[in-house]
Amino acid sequence: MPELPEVEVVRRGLGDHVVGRRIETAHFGGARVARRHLPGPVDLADRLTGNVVRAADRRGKYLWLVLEATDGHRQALVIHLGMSGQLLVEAAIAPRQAHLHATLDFDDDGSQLRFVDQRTFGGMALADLVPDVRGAGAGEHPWGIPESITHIAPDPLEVAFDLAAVIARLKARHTAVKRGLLDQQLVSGIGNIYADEALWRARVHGGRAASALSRPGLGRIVDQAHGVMLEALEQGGTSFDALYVNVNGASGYFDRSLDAYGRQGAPCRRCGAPIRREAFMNRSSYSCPRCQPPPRAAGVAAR
DNA sequence: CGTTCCTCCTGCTAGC
DNA sequence: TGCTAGCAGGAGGAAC
Repeated sequence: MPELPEVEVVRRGLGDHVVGRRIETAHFGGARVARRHLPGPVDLADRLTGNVVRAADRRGKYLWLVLEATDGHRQALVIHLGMSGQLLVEAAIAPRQAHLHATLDFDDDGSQLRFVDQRTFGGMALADLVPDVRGAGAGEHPWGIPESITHIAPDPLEVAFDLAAVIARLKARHTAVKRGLLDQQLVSGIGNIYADEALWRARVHGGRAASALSRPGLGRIVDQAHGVMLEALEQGGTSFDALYVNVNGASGYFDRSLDAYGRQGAPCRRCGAPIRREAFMNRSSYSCPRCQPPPRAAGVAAR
């Protein structure tokens, strides 16, 4: 489940159903799901046993469980859902899904945590927790940040989020503004859907050179990304099908509120012009041809 | 160094 | 009906 709102929905579900429980056994069905854990899936499962889940935390699209061993040592189980990953809380006797890659069982013999991922672009790994140098003092990540994701920038929902810094870095980019929005090392959490929605709200074509936009203009785009992700979160996230669900298997319904993404040919809700679809960065971009005029050198910055 | 491109997978849909 | 090309909410690492 890709972008920030959907991942946050999952994080909250983990907070409700997994935090406070002690892992009794873990199983990883294959090396691929644990490929970021270099010692391999068996080692990963062994190391999880006996840990208590203290918290479920998130930055951008990365999730992690703060694990505490009996000796008090804490580590993070970092989870990325990739394009099609799901975390589901289910009874251990529930039928096994076709792409079930990992299970965590707890010593209370209650529900089981499952990682299901059709494409296995997602995965899990253990990481040390290090102080969050960017957001220190905000009290947001009291146990720190996984060392393996220190390259990921704060997301717009974090107290540590520094809008002025993001604007400055965007301004310095020699690239299209949409590429900047999608760069998780610049601002995290935004993916293809919410980038298009933010650009539509800001009335900017994503192919425009970031450096050619004004600082206030860049700020408006990032603010719109923040706003649209917050609204989506209130509605449980965006889901077009059963692939994107919360830990209980339920879909969000922000897809009804999308203004640009996936609306090719449908009338712009502002001006009525048919929404256009363009190839961009080997994927699709949706925008209003009238509200979001492309840069004059059409094709240069856009492709 | 910064920026762009390719690749990892499976499944569904549109078009022949 | 059956096949295949194309596309899908991501991101790291190779290639320029």
